[in-house]
Amino acid sequence: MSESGGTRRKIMDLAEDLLRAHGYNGFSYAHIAQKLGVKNAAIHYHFHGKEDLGVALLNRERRRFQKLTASPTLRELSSTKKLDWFFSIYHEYSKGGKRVCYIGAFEASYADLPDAIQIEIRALHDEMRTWLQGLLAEGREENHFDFRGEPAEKAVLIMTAVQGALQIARMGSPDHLTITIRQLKQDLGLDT
Amino acid sequence: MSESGGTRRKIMDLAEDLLRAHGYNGFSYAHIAQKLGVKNAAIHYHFHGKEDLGVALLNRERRRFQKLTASPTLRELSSTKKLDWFFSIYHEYSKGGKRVCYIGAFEASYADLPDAIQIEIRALHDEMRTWLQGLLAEGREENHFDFRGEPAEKAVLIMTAVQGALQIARMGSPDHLTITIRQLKQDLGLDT
DNA sequence: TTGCCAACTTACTAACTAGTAAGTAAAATA
DNA sequence: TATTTTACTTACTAGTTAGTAAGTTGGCAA
Repeated sequence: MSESGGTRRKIMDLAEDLLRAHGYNGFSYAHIAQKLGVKNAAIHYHFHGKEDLGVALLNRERRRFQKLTASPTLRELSSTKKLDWFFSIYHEYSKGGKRVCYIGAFEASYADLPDAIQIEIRALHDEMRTWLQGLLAEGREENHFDFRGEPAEKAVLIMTAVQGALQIARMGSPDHLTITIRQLKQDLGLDT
Repeated sequence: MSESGGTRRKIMDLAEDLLRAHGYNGFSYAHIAQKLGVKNAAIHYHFHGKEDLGVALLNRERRRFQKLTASPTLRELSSTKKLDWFFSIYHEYSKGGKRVCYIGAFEASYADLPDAIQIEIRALHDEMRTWLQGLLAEGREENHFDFRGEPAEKAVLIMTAVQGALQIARMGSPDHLTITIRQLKQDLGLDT
């Protein structure tokens, strides 16, 4: 098979889409297999169990975020532009069909998830929040942002708000994400 | 059976707890039946299908909120106290074990839910957001709140933030809810 | 050319899902 | 007292879940 590495990636891409659309409890190996045109057991060949697939997905997302935030292109941007980039991640999730972020997709049944998955989710969230906190501190230092409270606490609020907004945006009011982001920017002293 | 009306309520109470702990896809009639000490089919006697149970739960929650916000006790409170009451709802959800709000419990698989449930969720969310918007307008009018932007947009942000915070609080950092609420209050010009 | 190996398929299992149909015992009603 | 209704239980179905074991195929290396 010349598509040796290809199938694994295709499984992950399909699983990511299903996961964000239906939640971790809302999709099965059968769904992936059917869409991919292979049999159920083929998925098990590449990912022993659903847990392994979940960990692989979260790990890939984490590496994506690390790579992007480390890239010179992004690092050279102003605080304001960096923030816009951060929010654009969530706009991407939302548009083109009612998807939520990884954290939201897993959260409905968090306590029921295997330890390995819980650890990955926490890691992804911590890394994003920490990066955001750094950005807020930097932006205030440079007088680009004007906000009340500490960067650490403001970062928590922004993380919770965008996650909640993605979910609420699925209820047929997609502008709830836009409004949330607009209000968040206003509370950072940015005119929109 | 002298417990005629009692069983129905017990089913709803148990289902509410399971729903908020595991999500709509994460609990079954079998779980309720086992905890209640009855058979599977007994639940079907009281609620024909899972959809009916879901609608009944959401409807009860909606009536609870309507009743509380209409009560003279609450209406007489200051804007600041009313806001504290609103936030206390989420503190209640969170404490005593990792529960989320109704909206968050259903959101993971929103698109897969029956229409009747989607409609109830939207109604609950709209009613809460509208009440909150009124409170923000009233509080600003009376100079209790000092915030940037419009009450309608601020209400959206607060709704998305507390919902997201409940979910993130389950990842082992319960103070994320406390921090979110503290920052929200700070952004309303309230010292905490 | 032989044998190995990656990438599958076929065929299965045990557990769980929502849901149904028929029967039963006790209480309310006529 | 007879009958109906309420609140169930027993026993079942058809579908889905994650997962496994054994067999198949086509390409590559020795």
